[in-house]
Amino acid sequence: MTKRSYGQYCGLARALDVVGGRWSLLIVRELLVGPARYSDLLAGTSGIATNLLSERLRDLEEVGVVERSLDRASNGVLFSLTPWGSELRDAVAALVRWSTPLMVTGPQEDSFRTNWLAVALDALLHDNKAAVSATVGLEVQNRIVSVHIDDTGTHIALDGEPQPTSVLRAEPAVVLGLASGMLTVEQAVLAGEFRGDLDDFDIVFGQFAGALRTIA
Amino acid sequence: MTKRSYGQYCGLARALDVVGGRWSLLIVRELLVGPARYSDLLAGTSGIATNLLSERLRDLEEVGVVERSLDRASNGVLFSLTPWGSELRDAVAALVRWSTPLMVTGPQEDSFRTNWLAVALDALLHDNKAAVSATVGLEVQNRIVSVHIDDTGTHIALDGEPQPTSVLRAEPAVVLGLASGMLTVEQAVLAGEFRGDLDDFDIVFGQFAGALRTIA
DNA sequence: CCGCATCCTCATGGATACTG
DNA sequence: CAGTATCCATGAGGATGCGG
Repeated sequence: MTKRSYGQYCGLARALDVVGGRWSLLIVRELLVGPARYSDLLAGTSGIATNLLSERLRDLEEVGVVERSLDRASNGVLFSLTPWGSELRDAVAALVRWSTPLMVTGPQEDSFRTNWLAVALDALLHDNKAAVSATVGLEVQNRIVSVHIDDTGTHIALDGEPQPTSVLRAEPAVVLGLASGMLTVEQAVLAGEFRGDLDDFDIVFGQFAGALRTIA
Repeated sequence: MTKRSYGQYCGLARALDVVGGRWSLLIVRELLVGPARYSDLLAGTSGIATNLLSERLRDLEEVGVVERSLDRASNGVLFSLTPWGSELRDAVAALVRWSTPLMVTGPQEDSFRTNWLAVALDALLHDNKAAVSATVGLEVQNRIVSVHIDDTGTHIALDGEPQPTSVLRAEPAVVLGLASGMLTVEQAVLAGEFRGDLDDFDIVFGQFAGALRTIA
């Protein structure tokens, strides 16, 4: 019984047979941001052993979640998600949304990457819409995550062009608090360094604050 | 470093720290259908060792996903999801939806439980709505899963009262095919035993078939 | 360098027997 | 019924080696 399977005719069990192994979904998370090199994944998953990464990549490739291609630029191997693998975005987003209570508490010494913030912002904001569009930047660890909202939804980009003119530089926890509606724009701005136009932030993040700001 | 954690300040990683362990989400799946006894879980997760079940239950209770209460009826222990634990429904549903390609193929000798079908039907149908309401039954392994649709969404119940008058008795795979839109009502009825009013099934499952039946 | 393969140690999972 | 206790198998973690 190599390849340990739950042996259940159940969607959840079969999904976990494929992506339930340790590290698997974290690798998918990295690839959700975009194709990556082996070394990117090694750094991005922060803690995985080299043999496990290559083993997981081979397994994920075998089942059709990941595919590898040749990176003509660097003449190396590029890993990316297959179309079906990309559809894990919803499941990852659901888990990220569920985890918000775990993000306000917990250990402080955990490692952090801007990529992970981009995934979280996408999960928390993607369905938000606004009649008038806007783009703002969240600056964390000298990288800028840009958040664009319009009437189709909200879209996240890393170090995107053009640079947004309204930027909030803040701690990851503050950005998450803002995106999950636990912090108002005012509170978040007070907890970081802000430059630009506050109206842009209100358009993007004002969704939640309605109830909290009836005093204003 | 007991309690193996990913050590990442990332929602997905923290969620997996809590429910990413082997069997954990399958236990949650059982409890999503309703509170259960230890012996129910042992049977429902089909293959878990007793020590692992008790260990997982203790861990899940510790982090606030599961809670135990006293079952006054049987004078035993009842396990149920906390409110936060119940919110895993979306994540489980997303994984179930993602897994549909894995359900049409794969091993035939896998075990099967009606509970799992109820979870899958909920994941696949929950957001479907209909202006005119209807209730149908899917009979599998001598149990009936009733599916009720109205303008608020679709709701699943196991052996619910009253018994639906329109019932399709079929294999699990046929029911899943119907619910995922891969089979039309006509195809599913041909693959099982049907009694009642076909219109009810069209109301519940007719959502997908539009494109396929333009010939009719 | 990059993308692994190998080796070794130890934590975790799995099966079964047993108990309050 | 609801778990422990025990023992063995497997998988993860970490260091290092190695060919392209």
